[in-house]
Amino acid sequence: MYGEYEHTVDAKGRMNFPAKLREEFGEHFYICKSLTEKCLTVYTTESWEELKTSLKGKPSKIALPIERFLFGSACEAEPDKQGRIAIAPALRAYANITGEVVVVGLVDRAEIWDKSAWEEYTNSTPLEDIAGMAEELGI
Amino acid sequence: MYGEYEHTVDAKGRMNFPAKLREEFGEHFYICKSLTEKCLTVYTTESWEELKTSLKGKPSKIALPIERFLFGSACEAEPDKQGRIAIAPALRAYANITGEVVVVGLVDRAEIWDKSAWEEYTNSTPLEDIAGMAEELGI
DNA sequence: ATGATTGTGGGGAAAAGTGGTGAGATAATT
DNA sequence: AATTATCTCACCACTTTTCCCCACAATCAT
Repeated sequence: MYGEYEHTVDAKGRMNFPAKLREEFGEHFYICKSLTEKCLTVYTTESWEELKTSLKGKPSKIALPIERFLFGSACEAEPDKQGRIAIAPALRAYANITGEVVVVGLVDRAEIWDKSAWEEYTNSTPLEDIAGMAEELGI
Repeated sequence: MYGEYEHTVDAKGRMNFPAKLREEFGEHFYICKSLTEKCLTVYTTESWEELKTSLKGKPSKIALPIERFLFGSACEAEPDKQGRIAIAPALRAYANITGEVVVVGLVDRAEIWDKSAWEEYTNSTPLEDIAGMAEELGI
């Protein structure tokens, strides 16, 4: 689903996963390091399976490093009764997640950013650049 | 649909969505940041789906920034019994929406502007420029 | 003028989010 | 092996926010 949601990670490493996104992601989903930015990617069960199958049968020279990176870091997330999930320390460290967090909904995926990293990203990506790319795609 | 409609955003972040436009947009539509100006774009369900499909399968280097910009900011709008919609804080912040708002109908889309931003835009866009562009298109 | 439709404000119920406490399990120390 | 300490997890309770409904004001059409 869509939208930008701010939450906090408490002392126990728990963070709320927004209710709007829980409707899409259900009671069981996967989190791992993002390949593109210092943030975390949240996969639905379906998109996770797609990811696995798209790596199957690929030459190990390419597939293995990706598998190590993605699967090696992955953790399963199951919201508790309050809608909170626990994020593995290694993942928190990768994305520099300390206190405040931004969850970004991207249709079939989501991203979890440290708030200051997200602000830095949005500020350092000029609107004109994005508009230009969109034009290339005919949007 | 067409036309320019003035409304106010109340203390709870709600604003009326004009009845004339509701006929076109129905009970369910999408709002996100505009790629071209500091305003918000309203998509019908159909144009929103088109947007999603036009991004599918594109290289992530181009698609991801756009997805983060558009989907990350998007919110679903469902008018209540009074015809009002809620606009997410991040969207209000982007378009500098505080009190008075102008909704501009653009056939299959609409735009939501802060009133003063809209006035500034219309004043800073000389008629001759628009007429020139129209001529280029043979209108 | 009168009724219907549209737009605005406010209050209350329900849900979402956050912090804290206690029980069970695991590990450690004697 | 038993007791203690620590850690993790699930549950509970409070606070805040969101959503939904009702009532009033304004505008439009007949």
